[in-house]
Amino acid sequence: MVQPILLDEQLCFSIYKAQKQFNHFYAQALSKYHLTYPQYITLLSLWEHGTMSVKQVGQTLSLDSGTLTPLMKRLEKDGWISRSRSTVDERRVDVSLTQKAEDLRDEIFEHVQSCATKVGMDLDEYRAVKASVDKVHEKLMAVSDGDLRY
Amino acid sequence: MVQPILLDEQLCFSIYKAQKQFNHFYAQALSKYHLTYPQYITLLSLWEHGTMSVKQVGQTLSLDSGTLTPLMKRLEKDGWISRSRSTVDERRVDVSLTQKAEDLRDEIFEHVQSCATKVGMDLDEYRAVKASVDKVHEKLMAVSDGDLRY
DNA sequence: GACAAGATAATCGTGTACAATAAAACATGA
DNA sequence: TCATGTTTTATTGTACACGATTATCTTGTC
Repeated sequence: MVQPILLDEQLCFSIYKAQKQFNHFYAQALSKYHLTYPQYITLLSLWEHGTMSVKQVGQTLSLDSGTLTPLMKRLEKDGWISRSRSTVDERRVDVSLTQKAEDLRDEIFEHVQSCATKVGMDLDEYRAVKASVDKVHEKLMAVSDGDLRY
Repeated sequence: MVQPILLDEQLCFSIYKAQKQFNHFYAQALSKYHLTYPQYITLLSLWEHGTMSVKQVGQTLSLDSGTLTPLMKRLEKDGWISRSRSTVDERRVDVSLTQKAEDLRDEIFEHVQSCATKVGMDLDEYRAVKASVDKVHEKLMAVSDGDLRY
């Protein structure tokens, strides 16, 4: 006899819902800049590392070009980034921040921080949760390299 | 001076990546049944509660009809569920499981469980992570009811 | 220098996700 | 009755997310 698997007792479902709620949180926090969460973390990566190829951005975000290309085009249309073929290696498309993105960096940081403060999480608790989620992520990565399909 | 916000130190990003990895895990685990993770949790909800309206399923999964209607149509096409207008209240569409879905329930449960075992998480640890993620979710819900947009 | 092998981005197809709107059906009070 | 407001589902439009394929470019290797 197999026990029923209750949705509300599953970690995957908790993370699924938390991720959606984070999306909603950032949708509100970033609405004045007309940025989505994936667009925001793309900018975060560029603010952190400077000009990079699409491939490199993808590695920092665990996203492939099928996701990034249209997302980048929207960011370019809205004046956050510029894209250009590398002259060194013409397979590469280098992505760099515009002056607008540089100028708004600190303002956006501060605004997001002020919104995050309202969530009211203790810093030690924050780090503890993050560490345990990271551990789950690592275990999932390890097992997904194998074959679960029979 | 504003400190740079490092992506790898952010809980939202950890949860974002963990959610994607869970998706990948279930994509492999469920590939022999041609089910995606959202389709699977839809079936889980129906296995748990029995026939429900689209609205009710949405409440158990935190999804709206814009997501569920096309998803349900695919589940119906693949023979997992049947959809029919309620005779009591003709605004409602009741969703019920087919014989195939009932028959495969225990087999799918067992198969998913066997895959989950390979992740190798301690039960106490599993519950601890889940509890802390749930707490984050609750805090995000609370703050998102307010207004973060100024 | 030609050619095979590998790298890189773009494109396409499928499947979520959600906001906004529309449409239909029910409930209620005047 | 019937007008009004509410509930419920469907539809539309925008934006990810990823697998598979394609096109182009670079780098050996001979």
